[in-house]
Amino acid sequence: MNETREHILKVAFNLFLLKSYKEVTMAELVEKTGMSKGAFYHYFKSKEQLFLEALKHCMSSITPDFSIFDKNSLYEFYHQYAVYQNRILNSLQLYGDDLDRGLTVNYYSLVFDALKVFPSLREKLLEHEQNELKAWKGVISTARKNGEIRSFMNDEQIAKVFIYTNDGIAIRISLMKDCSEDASDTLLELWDSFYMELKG
Amino acid sequence: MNETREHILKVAFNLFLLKSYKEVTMAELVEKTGMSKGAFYHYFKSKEQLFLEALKHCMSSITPDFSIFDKNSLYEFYHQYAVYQNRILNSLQLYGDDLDRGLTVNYYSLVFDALKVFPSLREKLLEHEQNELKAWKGVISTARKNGEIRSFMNDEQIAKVFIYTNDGIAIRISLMKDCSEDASDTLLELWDSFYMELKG
DNA sequence: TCATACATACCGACCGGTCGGTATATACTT
DNA sequence: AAGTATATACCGACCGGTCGGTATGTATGA
Repeated sequence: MNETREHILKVAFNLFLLKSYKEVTMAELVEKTGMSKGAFYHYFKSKEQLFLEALKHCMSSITPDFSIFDKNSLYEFYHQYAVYQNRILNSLQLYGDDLDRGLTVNYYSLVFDALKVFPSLREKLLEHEQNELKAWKGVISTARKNGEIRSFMNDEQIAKVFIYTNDGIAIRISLMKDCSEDASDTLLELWDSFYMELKG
Repeated sequence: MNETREHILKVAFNLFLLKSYKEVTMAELVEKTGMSKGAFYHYFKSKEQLFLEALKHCMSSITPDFSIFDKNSLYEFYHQYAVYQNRILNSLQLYGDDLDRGLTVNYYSLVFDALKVFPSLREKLLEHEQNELKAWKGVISTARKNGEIRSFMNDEQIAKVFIYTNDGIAIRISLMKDCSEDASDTLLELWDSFYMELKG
């Protein structure tokens, strides 16, 4: 819609990925956008409203659309998933000098933070959580029927290994910022390895 | 050492587990401790110093001592690990009314937060990370030699599955606060299941 | 065509309140 | 008396947010 508004939102989105709600001050936001305080409050009711909008933007941009993945092959599914996720991560490119100061993009921090400001977010997260689990279970179930894999683990447990290891790696990227290229590499190596185990 | 000092530290520790550094205010701290501002600054140089001490307390109380676990059996190792971890989690009992307001103990938030205030913490975390990985790899290597497990996955990848799934579950506990008893149950179920897979 | 009227976009000084921190007074212990 | 422990009054910096004002259209009517 409005260009200036979009600009403010974009800058804010990036800031909130780097710092917490409290840490991002209006002064900083005004400085980084190059706009004035008056301009900001012309477009947004409050800092909190801005945070909410930035959050929605984040959630929608980061939530994978499982329907676009190949559901007939577990191998294809998790590879497409990894590629998709990596592409999203790279699209969160950051301009500004904040990167120098040791700050890292941290999706988890943002979510934790947002939960304090908007407790109702928890249900959304739970829902997304269950959708993801269901998608994985479906693919795994099919893969087992197809004979693609055979395993002692049940579908849900296999799904959880995929999902939880993904979190573990994502957290380490946020914590250690030795991200670079090996982000999705590490993930795929681990998943490939686990997949081979499932094939038996 | 000093009783009052210990008391302040304990209250602060619990607060920092629930809220971020910025969110915990001196006023709140003074109120929750039942002490006065003067008393506080008699024992601590600044809020930041308190945070640092609380953080050290947290790190040392939460870092597992791998040497006490049975290293001759992977099965024993991860079971002891889970029990140990569950015991630590339960020891972080929380007094106060903050629980009602939807706040959850969040170790990851604390660490992320601490990294901003004390960037040097990153090396400590990396070191701990490598220690943990080494401990797991050692046990897994032994288990493979003993014939306890046989798997296509290499030692490191197996270790990572254990470690990362643990993170995934821990994060979900923090996020969803449906913690209750199934905390370590979910973990052990998943690990047991994966272990069976490794046995083949 | 040009004066008027009104709306939108934007500015930055300023406000009340809260922050972490300090100065100082007081009570207790030895 | 002197040192320690605790309480209270207070400070300046900074916070999110407001407000009066300006610059720039843009539609209208004579």
